[in-house]
Amino acid sequence: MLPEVRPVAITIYDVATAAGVSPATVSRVLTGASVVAPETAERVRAVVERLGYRPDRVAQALRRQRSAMVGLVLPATGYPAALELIAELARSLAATDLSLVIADGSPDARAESAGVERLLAQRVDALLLVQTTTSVRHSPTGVPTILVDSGSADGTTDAIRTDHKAGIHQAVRHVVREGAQRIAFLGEGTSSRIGAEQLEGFTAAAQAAESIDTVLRMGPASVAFGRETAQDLLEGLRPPDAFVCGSDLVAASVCSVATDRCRPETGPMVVGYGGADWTEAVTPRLSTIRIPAGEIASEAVRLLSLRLAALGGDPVDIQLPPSLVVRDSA
Amino acid sequence: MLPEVRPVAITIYDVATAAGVSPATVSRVLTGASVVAPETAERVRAVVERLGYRPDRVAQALRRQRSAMVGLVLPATGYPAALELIAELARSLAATDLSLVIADGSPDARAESAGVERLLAQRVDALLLVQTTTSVRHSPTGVPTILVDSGSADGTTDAIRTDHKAGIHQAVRHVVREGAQRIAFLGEGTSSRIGAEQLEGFTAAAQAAESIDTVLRMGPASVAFGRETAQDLLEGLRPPDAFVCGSDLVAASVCSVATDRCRPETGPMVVGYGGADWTEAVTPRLSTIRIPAGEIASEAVRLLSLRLAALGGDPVDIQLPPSLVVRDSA
DNA sequence: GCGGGTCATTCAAACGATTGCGGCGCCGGG
DNA sequence: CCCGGCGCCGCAATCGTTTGAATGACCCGC
Repeated sequence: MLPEVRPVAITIYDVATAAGVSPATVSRVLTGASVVAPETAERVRAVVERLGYRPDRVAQALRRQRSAMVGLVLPATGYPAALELIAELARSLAATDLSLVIADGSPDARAESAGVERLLAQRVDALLLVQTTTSVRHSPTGVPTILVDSGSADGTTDAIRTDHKAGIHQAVRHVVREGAQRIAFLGEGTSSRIGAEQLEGFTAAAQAAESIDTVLRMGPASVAFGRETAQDLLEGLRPPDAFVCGSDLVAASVCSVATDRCRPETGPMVVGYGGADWTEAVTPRLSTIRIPAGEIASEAVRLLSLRLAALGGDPVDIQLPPSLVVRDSA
Repeated sequence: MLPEVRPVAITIYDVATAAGVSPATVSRVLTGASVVAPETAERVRAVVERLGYRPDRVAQALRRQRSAMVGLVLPATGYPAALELIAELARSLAATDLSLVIADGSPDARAESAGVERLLAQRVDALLLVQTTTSVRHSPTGVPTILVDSGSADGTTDAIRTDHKAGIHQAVRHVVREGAQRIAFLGEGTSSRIGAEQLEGFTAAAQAAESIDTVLRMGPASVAFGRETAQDLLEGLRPPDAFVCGSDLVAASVCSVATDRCRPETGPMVVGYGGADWTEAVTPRLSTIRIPAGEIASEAVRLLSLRLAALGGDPVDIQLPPSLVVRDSA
């Protein structure tokens, strides 16, 4: 004989009548909003436990005007550290009893704003926009918004950014220090925000370094692009001796072509971007620029709780430095 | 001069008064629940448009007892195709006007059930449990639940599973066909559901193949485990000539050790598991068993809409076959 | 002319929680 | 003995929407 099925969830009223108090008192016990007599509180808590009562978040959300959800809009494919970011955010938010609602921002700006719209309709308490285009992030949302890796801050919105310029700068400095003479940069170009910043960083770094030769190639962050471009460049008259890439995937692709036609010792240097876990597993172990996804997430959550607590303060613009991970490929 | 700031969202009442009708009529126009006079409907729609009214999902969720959210619980790190699955789910669900709220199931069963609890409190309309332990998935949830890659179905709950047994079986068959004599399996063992199934598949395949020698090593899906185990085995008396691995990461790690000490032509075969995009980029291009994340997602959404529409039907158990991707490493 | 039947619309009661306000009981001081 | 004060609790309104029931206007046929 199965236990009685309760298709309808138990409400605060059930608890109240079972404990012989009013719903108001139950609410006060649970939220601690006001003082209740210790023995009453204990009785209520016992009933809550016995009945397995869980407050209905939806009803709570309607009454207090906050839903305990934060929305995340990101291009799932297209942001290097997407999974790590999601995982870390989910974990940290759970600790604050917040839930994470996600909307895919791929592939275009229309999808992004559709996602934002949906999340706003869901009445999320805050919005995290990763890697979004300018048009989206200038629309007023009415909720605290944090821009993650979405280009330079305009001073009106909180922003957390990885300093991609500095990241590429580090990569270039490193290969130069290691003796590179002719450096190729394989990036996404200005089609994505991250690509644009990387490009900026590369040109700046190239100018800073003296007597360095550079070649730029723009294309999607795909294996095909990496392979073809590397092949093309290596077959050229003056093949580069260092490849700085805008993504780990492209870097690996370059390596796969380069090791085919060069002896490892004298092969070109290759630096990736992102810091994916597999970069350490492959041969050669890929040097890369690591995006600090964990730090981004924890900063975001920290900032979020500030904004949700409505502690004022001017919009901040936090820059997190990516770090160079030197391994075998450079 | 900025436009008037409206910190408080406009409600159905605002629309109603502006259109000279009652809230009920506005609601009926928007939901199409009942017939309204065409000219009235048009008038209402115009006002909705003009005011930019968006129904409050929270209030809707409270009134109709459905939140238009589905919950996803997965071990973000630990499920090979996590990101692809999330992205695909988010996209498909958005098309049905559903939102995806996620909870991390890592690292243990406690975290899993905490996630389930939170999602249930949020009143999600359905639950997707990825890679969950038995204890969690047997707790009654009260909402339609779909088990994804969570072990064998018990016939009481919908399940969508990748046939990991068959996946490993394919891998073994392939390397045998290619002439392997002594096959090593590097998996997670019975600590995770996926590992257990893979192991099962391996032993079955090993028995099916004749005169094949096998060696089993269990450990975490980490670079260190892959490297150390491979090194150990290759230094042994009778090194395996094929490595079947439980994850792409381990496979790549094995390769990195193997290519160091073997000529590529005669080196051991290596097969990974997961089908990550980077497996194609590395050297050697990694042969792998691809988990059909896209298909899993679309099947899940299809099944979900069925269950949400309360069209009955017995619990189903969908098995999706993983596919062998033959590349250079095997 | 009037009852009956549509049809479009409104009324008001939910959904499940929170919270300002007021009431009740009790205690101590004048 | 009375009264002010305080601690604890309940009443009822409220959040924004949906929806069954009621209303009213209108037309038709007898």
